[in-house]
Amino acid sequence: MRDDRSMTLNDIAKLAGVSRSTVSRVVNDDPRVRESVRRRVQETIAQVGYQPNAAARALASRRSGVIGLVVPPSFAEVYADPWFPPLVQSCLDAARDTGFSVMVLMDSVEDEEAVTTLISRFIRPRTIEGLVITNSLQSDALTPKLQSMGFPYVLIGRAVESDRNFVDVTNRQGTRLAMRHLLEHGCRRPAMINGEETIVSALDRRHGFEDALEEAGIDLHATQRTNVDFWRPGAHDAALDMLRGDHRPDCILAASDTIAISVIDAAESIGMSVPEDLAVIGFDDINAARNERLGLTSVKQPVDALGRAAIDVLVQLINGRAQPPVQRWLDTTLSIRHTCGCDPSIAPPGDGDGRKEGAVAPG
Amino acid sequence: MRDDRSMTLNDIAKLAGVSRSTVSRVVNDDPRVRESVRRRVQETIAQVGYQPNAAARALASRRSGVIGLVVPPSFAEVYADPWFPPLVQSCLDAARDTGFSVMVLMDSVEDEEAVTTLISRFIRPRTIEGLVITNSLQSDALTPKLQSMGFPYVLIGRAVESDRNFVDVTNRQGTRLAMRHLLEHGCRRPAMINGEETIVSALDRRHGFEDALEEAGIDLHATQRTNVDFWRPGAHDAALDMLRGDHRPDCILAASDTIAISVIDAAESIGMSVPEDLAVIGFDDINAARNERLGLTSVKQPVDALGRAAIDVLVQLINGRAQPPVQRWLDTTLSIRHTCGCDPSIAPPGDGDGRKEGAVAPG
DNA sequence: CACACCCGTGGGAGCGCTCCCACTCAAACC
DNA sequence: GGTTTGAGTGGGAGCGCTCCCACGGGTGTG
Repeated sequence: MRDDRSMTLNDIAKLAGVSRSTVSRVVNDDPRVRESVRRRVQETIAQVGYQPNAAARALASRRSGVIGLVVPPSFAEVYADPWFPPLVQSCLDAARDTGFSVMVLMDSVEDEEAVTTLISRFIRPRTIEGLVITNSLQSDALTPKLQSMGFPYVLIGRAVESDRNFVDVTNRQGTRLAMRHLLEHGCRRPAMINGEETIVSALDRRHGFEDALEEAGIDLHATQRTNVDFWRPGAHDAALDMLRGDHRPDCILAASDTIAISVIDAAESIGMSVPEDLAVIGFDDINAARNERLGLTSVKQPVDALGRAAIDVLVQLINGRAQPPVQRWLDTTLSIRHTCGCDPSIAPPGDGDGRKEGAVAPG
Repeated sequence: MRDDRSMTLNDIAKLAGVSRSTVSRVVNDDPRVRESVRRRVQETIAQVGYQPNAAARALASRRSGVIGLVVPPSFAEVYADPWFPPLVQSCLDAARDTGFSVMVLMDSVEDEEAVTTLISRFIRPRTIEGLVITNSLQSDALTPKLQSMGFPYVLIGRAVESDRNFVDVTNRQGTRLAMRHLLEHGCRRPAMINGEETIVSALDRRHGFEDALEEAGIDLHATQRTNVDFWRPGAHDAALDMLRGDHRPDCILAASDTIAISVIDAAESIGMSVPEDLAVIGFDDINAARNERLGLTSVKQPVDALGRAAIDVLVQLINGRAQPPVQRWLDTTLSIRHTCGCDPSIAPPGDGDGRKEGAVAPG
């Protein structure tokens, strides 16, 4: 064991010639302290390098200053999704800015037992004050419990139930705009490769696809649609199947950039060229999409804003400054590049704010 | 604000008709409790779903049960390294097994100010009991401070200083074996593409490369070596430069699988075939390496064991069951596949335990 | 001039645990 | 039969904070 005891509030109080309470006020920025006294105390604190004991503070104030971030159990696997790390990072940044620390909880939200463990390990001992849940599945066992406990939480990605707290991006609007854009390019035989529809955002993306087709009066039954994993291999084969089939599509809307890249790969492997023979639009607008050679047109999610919004909502919930359910939507936009058929040096044909990315060389 | 007050030790004591102390003993698995009493208390606890308050516990016991995991500041960027997520995951798993929770600290260890912040936010308030540091750079500003404070920490990846706690893999031995293997394949003009040598493991990998060459009596000055980022693009161009140069190498040892894949890409783009024209060995043995089509021979790191070892060492340090410096080495091995020139269906020519991977189809 | 009032300050009483010491009662010893 | 032992139990005294109430003295009011 290493030496334990360190400075306490009382020690500082004695050193500065004031009471414990006054030091506490200074530490907590309580205005009811004379300026001269405040300075004196602050100097003493700085001199000895005092920092209040977190446990004592948590015990007395009933606030731990820690929030939990639930990430899917197979951290490693999910991190294959290039969209995920920036999200986590923005949550960590935002939490830090609001004075909270973050505990990463690698837990399944589907498994009843894992959920129970999580609750009894972190929530009941009051280790954490709130929870950000990064994966909104339809089979979520955690959220209902939090809901009934009245525990502050926020989902990243909406839930199907209407009474949940969440922040989300307008997935449906995103694919709707993207598909409309493709149609305006003259596409006649649209197809979509979607992620697994156990994930709510995949559902929404499909609906946006369908919205656009309906608006254009296209028969949904004549279009092709298939589901693959968002990030894992599989899209390549799915795309090949489509492209070799009877109703070879002339454009494919992919539910993620990773899928889009596989699609382009597949198309080129059978001698098709993008966008001439096949227009492609992805989703997420990951870095790889911005690669000049690739020039993937993609629906952009405001990932950083999403993380910040989640923390913001959660903190409001924790502080009782907002009444649940709190639901916040962030807009998706279309990042136009080459693969949709646009020459990126000229204005996009769409109506939207599909703006050119800085990464694209100006014409 | 939500309702606060919940069950306490005292409440359980009253319900079970025993004293606070007895309940505490039951909760903490103290043997000095009669079996019948223990059962009664446990039942009461289970009934009301009691969990001890973490803050009170931490305050009284002077132990928070939390350790910090320092990851590089640009979480998102580093996660491009496919080797990193499994490492983090193994740390999280191992910590959970030992009853610790993990707080992810996204902080630079180079920046003096960031280090000060980290110390005053997490260490001095005693929020965390120990620190796992995942990136061992040569310009580390954190470790010296921890060292002089006597604060428990462990580096993943050795430090250049001899008195640090660390766990590491035998990088040098790994590249030495790999290079020797290439030489046994008849390579005459070896080259290496290394990571940035501000990272200690890159240094070690270079030394292993040199060791093998010296053992074989090959003049180091006649070999080519260059440095690129471990994970970011750049290796492609570096490889092209080498392969188009005057002394075109007949084998390249890459310091990461990501680099190795770029190298193979580059070679094939100028009409060379691997392994016939160019033998390649990578490092890390990431999933992509095991891809059958690619069949990348690679130096395998026991990533999972590495994370577990780190937590193990840290916990021993925290509990005073080990005296610093604690240093632990884990072996690297060679995973033989196609790109080194071996037919994976037959035994490798090397002396090592370069064993075939299960992923490789038996001949 | 007595009273109310507010600002700045001090100290008591917790927060819910752990740790230690004291106590009881029974079995084991001389 | 008195004493030692030890297992099992209870309760006091913290851990280092926050929160609340009380207090003193200066200013403002009737």
